[in-house]
Amino acid sequence: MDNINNTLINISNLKQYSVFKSLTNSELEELIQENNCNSYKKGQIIYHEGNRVKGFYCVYSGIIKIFKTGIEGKEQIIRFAKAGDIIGYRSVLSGENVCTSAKVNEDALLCFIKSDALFSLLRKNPQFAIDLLKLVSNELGEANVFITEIAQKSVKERLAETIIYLKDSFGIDKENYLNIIITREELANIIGTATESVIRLLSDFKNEKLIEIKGRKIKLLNIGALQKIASIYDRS
Amino acid sequence: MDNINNTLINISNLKQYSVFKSLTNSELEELIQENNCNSYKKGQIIYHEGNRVKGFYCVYSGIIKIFKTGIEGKEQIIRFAKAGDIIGYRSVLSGENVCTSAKVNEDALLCFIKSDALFSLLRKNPQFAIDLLKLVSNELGEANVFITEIAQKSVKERLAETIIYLKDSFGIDKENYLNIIITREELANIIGTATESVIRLLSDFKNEKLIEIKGRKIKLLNIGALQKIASIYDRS
DNA sequence: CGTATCCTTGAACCATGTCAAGCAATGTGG
DNA sequence: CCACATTGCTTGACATGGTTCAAGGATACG
Repeated sequence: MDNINNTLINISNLKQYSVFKSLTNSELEELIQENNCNSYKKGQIIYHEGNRVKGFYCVYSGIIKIFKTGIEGKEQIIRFAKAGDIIGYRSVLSGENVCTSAKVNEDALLCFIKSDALFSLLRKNPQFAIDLLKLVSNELGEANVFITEIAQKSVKERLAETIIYLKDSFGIDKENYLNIIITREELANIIGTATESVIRLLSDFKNEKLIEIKGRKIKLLNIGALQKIASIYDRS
Repeated sequence: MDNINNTLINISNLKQYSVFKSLTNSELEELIQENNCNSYKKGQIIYHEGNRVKGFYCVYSGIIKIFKTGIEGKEQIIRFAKAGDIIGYRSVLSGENVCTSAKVNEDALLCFIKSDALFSLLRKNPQFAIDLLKLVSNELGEANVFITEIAQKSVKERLAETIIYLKDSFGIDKENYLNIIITREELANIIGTATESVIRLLSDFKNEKLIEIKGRKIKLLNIGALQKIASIYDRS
C-alpha cells in the first residue's frame, strides 16, 4: 500500500484485469514499483507523439485520452483508457517512437512500467506474453472495425455508435447519465467530423427524445433506438 | 522441398522474413508442415468473416486481399498480404471468430499453421513471442494512422496516399508500373469512397501528368507530386 | 466469341464542411 | 469572491465535395 496525494493505491488490485491476471504478486511487484506511481491532473500530457519512451503506463484510476495529431493539428481520438488499461505499450513493443499522444481527461493515477522490466518478464513468463498478444490482437480487431465504420457510415450513425461505445466503456449512473465528461469537439474528434455537425446531430437526437443534455453531461433515454441508428452489427 | 502445381516450395525461405527469423529450422518445420501448403487461384476465398478457425496462414507467394464486409455488403479493404506475411493470426491469438475475409488477388501459395502448433511454440520460444508482439504492434500502429487519415483527409489525398502505399508494398517494374493489379472498385474500397469518385480522380491525376493508365495497370510518372498531394507526414 | 465484369461520363442532389457572430459556461488570478 | 479571459456551445447562411443514378462503351476471360 502506498499513499499518493491522499489516495490509497494497492498494486495487487491491478491483477483483477486480464493482462496481468497470470502474474504472481512478486512478478507484478517486479513490473510495477509503487514509487513509480503518480497522480496526474486533468489536462496534463502523459506523453507526446514522436517522443522516444523508456516504458509505458498502467491506468490505476481516471480516464486518459489517446489521440493522434493529424492534418493542421486536428486531433483524432483513437480511444479512451480507464482503470486496468495499459497505454503507450504499443511503441515499447514495436520499438518505434510513440505514435499517439496521451492526455488526462479525468484526474488519474498512473503506474509506470519500464521497458526492461516488461521484456524480462515476457522472457520468463510465456503465458503473460500470450495474454499480451491477446490484448494487442483485440485492440487491432477493434481498430479494423473502426476503420470500416468511419469509412462507410454517415456522421449520424457514427455519433450514435460513439454514444453507445462510451456507455459500454464507462457505464451510466442511476439517472442514465454517461460516466464520462466529453466536449462536443472531442466527440467530433472521435467521429472524424466538424464540431458544428456534432452539435446539430445531438440536438436532433434530443428532439427525437433519444437523449437529454445538461451541459456536458449526456443522459440516455432510448438506448435501443440509438443502437438501431448506429446499426451495430453482431461482432461475435 | 516440395512440389505443388509445378512450383517449388522451400519452407526455410520463410525464415528471411522477420517474424520467423528467430526460429530454428526444426522449429519452423514443426510450425509449418509441407503437406499443409496449398495453391490458391485468383478469386478464391481463403476464409470468411465470422468463421471459427483452427489456425492461420503464411503467404509463400501471391497476393491476398484482407477485407471486412460493412454496410450492405460493401467491402472495406484492410490490407493486402504478400510473401512472408501472415494472415488470420489475429483471430487465433484473440480467440475470437475471424473478423475479416481473405480472398486471393493474385494466384498464391499458402501454408497453414495450426493454432496448437503456434501456442506450443509461443510457450517454448519467448523471443518468437516478442517478435510476434512486435508484428501485431506494428500493424496496430498502421491501423491508427489509417483511422486518422480516413477521418481527416479528402478523397483525393487518400487516393494519392493509397497509390504510394501500393508502390511501397509491391514495388514498381522497370517501366514504373505498379506491381499489383487492382480494380477501381478495390481502390474505392481501400479509400472508403465510391468507384465513380476514384475514376474521376484518377483521370485528374492523368491530366496532371502524375500517372498514366493502361487498363488496370497504373504507371507512376511523378511520385514526389503524389506524395505531396497525400501530404504524408514523417512517421519516424 | 460471347458474356460478365469493369470503366467512364453526365447530371442532379444532398450530407457535411466552413465561416461568422453571439452567447454561455468554465476557470483563473487578483 | 468577483471580474475577466478563455474555452466551449449554438445557430444561420452558404459553399462544395462527394454520392447516387443512369446509360453506354470497353475490357477481360472462360
